[in-house]
Amino acid sequence: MDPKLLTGTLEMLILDVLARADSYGYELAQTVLIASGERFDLKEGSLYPALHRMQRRKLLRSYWVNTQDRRRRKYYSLTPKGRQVLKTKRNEWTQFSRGIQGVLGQTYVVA
Amino acid sequence: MDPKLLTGTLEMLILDVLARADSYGYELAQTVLIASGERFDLKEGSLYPALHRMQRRKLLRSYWVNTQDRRRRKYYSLTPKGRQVLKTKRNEWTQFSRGIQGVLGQTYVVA
DNA sequence: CTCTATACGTAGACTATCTAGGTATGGAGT
DNA sequence: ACTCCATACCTAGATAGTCTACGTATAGAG
Repeated sequence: MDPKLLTGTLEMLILDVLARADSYGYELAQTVLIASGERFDLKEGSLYPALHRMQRRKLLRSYWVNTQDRRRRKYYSLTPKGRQVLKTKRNEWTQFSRGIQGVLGQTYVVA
Repeated sequence: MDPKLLTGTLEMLILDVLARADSYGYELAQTVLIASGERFDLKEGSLYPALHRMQRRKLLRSYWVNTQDRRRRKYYSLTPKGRQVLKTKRNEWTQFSRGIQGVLGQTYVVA
């Protein structure tokens, strides 16, 4: 699948997953992978920068957690602003996909 | 609506409109505007470069048409390759939106 | 001892969008 | 006449978000 499609929706997905439960980068990628039906394999090079800029924009908060096996995880949780932005982005997504359906929905034969 | 959402779908929309009938830039933008329910207002700075690169990639052919009132229009038509790519992109879009629905489809309360 | 999974991160390349500007014609309103 | 808007094309440069590829480190399996 063309990775460019994810542009603009990655943040919504992150916000959405975090709205259900706090999570950390690695787990978040797995959650999205499974929930998307193996369709979205979030790359570290997009995921981590996204988390960082979202924190800069105050959509997320983070805290470190040490596991028993001496691994460290950086958990993220939604801020009130993050919750607000999620709502906005979900609405935008609905509008967007309706727009696409409107254009593609015309009857014709592809080939 | 966040313009980043359009990334990766603009070419599909262009191909789709042209699959029904040849068209030119200005008209194409209007067609998409109306078909999308006023949601997608394609900007010249994205539309024309997109048409040019799609022609470079042999997805489109173009020909000039002079109207009675001395205006010139650059019509575009799909090549066989363009038709093929449209099919691919429509499939990708289906997979993509299923992926999104899979992630968003979880039951929870936004706020 | 190596390989995989877990877990974080960044640098640089690439690409596609946008804003803002340019050229030109025709018609409507003042 | 003059201005403004619609029609119709175009490009330069800014911006931004994705990717690949790399680096660090721990734990467990074979």
